[in-house]
Parts: sequence; structure tokens; C-alpha cells
Amino acid sequence: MTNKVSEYGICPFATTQRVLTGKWALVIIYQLSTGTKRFKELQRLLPGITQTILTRHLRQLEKDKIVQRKVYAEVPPRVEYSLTEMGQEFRVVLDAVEKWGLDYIKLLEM
Amino acid sequence: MTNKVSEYGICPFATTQRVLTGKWALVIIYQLSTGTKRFKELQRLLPGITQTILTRHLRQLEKDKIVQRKVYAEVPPRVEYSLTEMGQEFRVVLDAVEKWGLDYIKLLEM
DNA sequence: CTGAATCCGCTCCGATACTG
DNA sequence: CAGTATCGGAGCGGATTCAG
Repeated sequence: MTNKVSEYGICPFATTQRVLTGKWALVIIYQLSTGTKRFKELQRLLPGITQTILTRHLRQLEKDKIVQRKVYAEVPPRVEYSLTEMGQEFRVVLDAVEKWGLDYIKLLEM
Repeated sequence: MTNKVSEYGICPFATTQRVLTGKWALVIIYQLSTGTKRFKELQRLLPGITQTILTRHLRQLEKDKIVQRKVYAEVPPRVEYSLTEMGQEFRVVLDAVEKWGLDYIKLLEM
């Protein structure tokens, strides 16, 4: 998918939907919203995700300017991921999702 | 995808992500949040979506208890879609998404 | 540790045609 | 008007292998 806004018009919902494409996008953003994380750390926090998929999502979120990647020239290599400013502003959405999601889970359990 | 909570644990983010699966889910929920709509009406409000896809999404959102479907025994047939109570509570998320999305679009335009 | 490169299978999108 | 049936193609997930 491309980044061009023109293809999605000015609809904030369609645009956000595109950013949230993929099974893990929302959870990854949430995990990064709690602080900077290393690659391996993220993988542990996302039970079931593979290296390939995690990398793919992180690359896409980088393109989308939601995630920042910082590489340290060390041995062994260290790479840290964090949210950009735009990513941090997503906090408001995350909070709403968290509350709604918990209520929704309760509903499904009934 | 199934509805079983057990497969997604108690993570509100993974659960919400699953509900929002698909290119049009978020926009459909938004359109219904502004009031009950007929099928054709929805299709007009979602430029580019086909009958097949709209139907498929609506069926899934029904399964997920987000959308209600009401059929009137008339000729020509009339079917109205609206949000369930759980769907209406999603309003909070929609509001946050709308604000963030608009800011995000501005960022991309720079 | 943090990847990249393949490859396969499944799901989802969407076009088309048909129906009550 | 409001769908269903079918089908091709694209996108995504995930396993595996190799590399700096």
C-alpha cells in the first residue's frame, strides 16, 4: 500500500483504517505507547508473532510515520523502536479502544 | 474468523483489531453511527464499495454484534441497518479516530 | 541480536452474473 | 431494492532458511 493521501481522500476513517491494516498493527502501537522497546522485547510482548511479520509491520509503520527506528552501532546489534510524535498522539485512540474492547469482551462472554 | 474470545485472550487491542478487519469496517461503523441507513443508502455513502463487499462486511459486523439488521416485509424490499448498543458505544473510539485521522492527514500533506 | 529472502496457503477484495 | 454465487487476483500471515 502507498502513503499517498490522495488515494484515500480526506476521510479520517479510511486513512486510519489503512494505517491499522494487518493483524498486529494496533497491538504493536499499543506496546510501543508504553515506552521504547527493542526488537526482541517486542517479540516477547506479542505472543505468537514471528520475526518476519513483526519486521514487516514495523517497516510499514515506519513508512507511515508512526514508528521510529534507532540503530546503535554495537555488537551485538541493538535496535530500538519508539513512537513518533504522531504515534504518541494516537494514545487517545488507544485509550478509547482499550475501554471499549474490555466492555466488548464482557459482552461476548455473556 | 471466529467470534471466540478465548482465541484472542483478554487483550482489548487484539479483539478490537479483529472486529476492524477489512478495508471498509471502520467507515461502515462510522456511517451507521450517524443514524440508521438502508443498504443502497450505505452504498452511496461508501464510494467505491461493491454490493458483494458491503454485504459481506455487514454480515460479519452482525456476527460481531456491532450491527443490527431489520427487514421490512414490503415490496420493494426495505432493509435497515443500525448499530447495536455495543456499536453505539464505539462512538468514543470513532471520535478519537476522527480527530487523530485529520491531524495525521495534515502531517502527510506536509 | 536483528534482521532479509523465499515460498506457500489462506483470506479478502472486487468484478460479473443472476435472483426474489 | 437487496441481495446470492462464483471466480480470479492481490494482500497478508507465517514457516523456513540464510546473513551481518
